[in-house]
Amino acid sequence: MTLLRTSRPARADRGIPDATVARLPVYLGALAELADGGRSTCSSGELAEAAGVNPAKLRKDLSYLGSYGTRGVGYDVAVLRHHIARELGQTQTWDVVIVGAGHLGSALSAYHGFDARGINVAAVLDTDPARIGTELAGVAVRPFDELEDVVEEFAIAIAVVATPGEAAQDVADALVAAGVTSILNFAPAVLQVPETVTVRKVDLSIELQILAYHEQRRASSVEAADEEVAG
Amino acid sequence: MTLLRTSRPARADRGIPDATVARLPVYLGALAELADGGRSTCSSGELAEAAGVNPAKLRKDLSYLGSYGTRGVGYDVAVLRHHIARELGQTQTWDVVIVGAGHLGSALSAYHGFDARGINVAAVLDTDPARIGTELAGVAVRPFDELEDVVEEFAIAIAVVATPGEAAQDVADALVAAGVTSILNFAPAVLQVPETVTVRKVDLSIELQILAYHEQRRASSVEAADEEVAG
DNA sequence: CCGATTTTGTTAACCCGTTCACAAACTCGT
DNA sequence: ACGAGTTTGTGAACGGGTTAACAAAATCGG
Repeated sequence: MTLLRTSRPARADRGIPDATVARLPVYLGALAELADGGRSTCSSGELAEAAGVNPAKLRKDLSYLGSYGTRGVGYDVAVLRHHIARELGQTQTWDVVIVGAGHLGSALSAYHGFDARGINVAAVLDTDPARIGTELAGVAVRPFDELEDVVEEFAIAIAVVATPGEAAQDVADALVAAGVTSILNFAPAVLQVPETVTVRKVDLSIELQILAYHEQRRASSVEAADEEVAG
Repeated sequence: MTLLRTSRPARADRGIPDATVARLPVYLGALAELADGGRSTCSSGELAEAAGVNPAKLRKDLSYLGSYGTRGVGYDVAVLRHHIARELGQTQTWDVVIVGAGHLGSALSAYHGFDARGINVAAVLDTDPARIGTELAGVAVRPFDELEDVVEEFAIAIAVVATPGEAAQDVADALVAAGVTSILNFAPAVLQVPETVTVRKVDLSIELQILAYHEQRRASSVEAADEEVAG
């Protein structure tokens, strides 16, 4: 049984590598800037520089979408934007629900740039009576109990968890029960969900700890170099 | 010139793979939970489950730090915490400066869990006169002009950029000039910095767009399956 | 003290992603 | 029409990260 793989049909199932998917939004942003700057076409080199990646990587990424460039010329900015946007599902608007109206939930609901990218904050939920009824960026904070209604009302597939870590798993369970299939988790907790649900995690303190590691390393390597010179 | 690599000495330069570094804080969190639960030892299997990773991967990650487990027994929770914390530089407190006192800056300065992880928000800066002087989670918002003073005063190495995208590059330039060597960037912009500076980027709308892609894919594969059944 | 059992640490195979390098395909000037 | 110059798309080599599998080292019961 060296190579069976019965579950995965082949390669032609339109599956774009995760690493590529994560970069497509960056390319889209860079293209938007170019378009604002009046450019109608661009080369892979220019776009790669604007996006901060290697040109070969950029071309390989784009090749997963199809052949939308012209050899000797480059890419048509508008055409490429369209195809990337379509691949990312931006031809439609995605209504999302944010759970947790604390500082982070407030920041997220006020975040500009969602609109331009096909994301609409349809509702913000919280359990704290003091927060319910207040308004965040034009959206009223509703009781967490109304989750199922909200999900049904807006046909919501994507939810954002911005609660304390202790509450996160219960919230996730409720989200899954209500029919949500994608979760963006900001709480410092590892969420257990069925395989059918996609979870992405962003932990602010983890990001800072990674930077602290690099600083730590920098400092100790300087020390080591000093010792070497001294010895 | 197939393999020169004169700049990188060898392997023994204590370099832990990036992917591993990114998971160490997760293990640290899981260990904290176990300790709170009264556990004094644990196996790689238990810890891996709590952290949401493969046990083999966990052991491999820990092996980069040294041999701190006992075969047939497992790991001492306290000992392991200590070693991971030390590797991440948590034996000291890192003062950080947050640039941008908008919604996101507010959320970050109020974020609990920094303290427990050796991160201290030493200052928050902004250019908006309306925000300067206000207080965020016990820290006064100071004028952006005072950046150099702040960096010197607290010996700051790590900064957080929480400004609009347009301002981000200028802020980054100022940070680098002031001597900051690690930047956590929340602005939707690709920052150009010298090689000596480490940058990590978190873009909230990109994360949501990745989820939208998965939803898009799910939806279209359901369609395809329906057609297959119908055809 | 010894064999059975548990669990770590590590080797080696595998897989995904990155990068190089180049042929194919286009434009432009003559 | 053709050659010189560009730029894409991709095959192939490379490198790092993940995972399985196993030997080494500890505990425990008798």
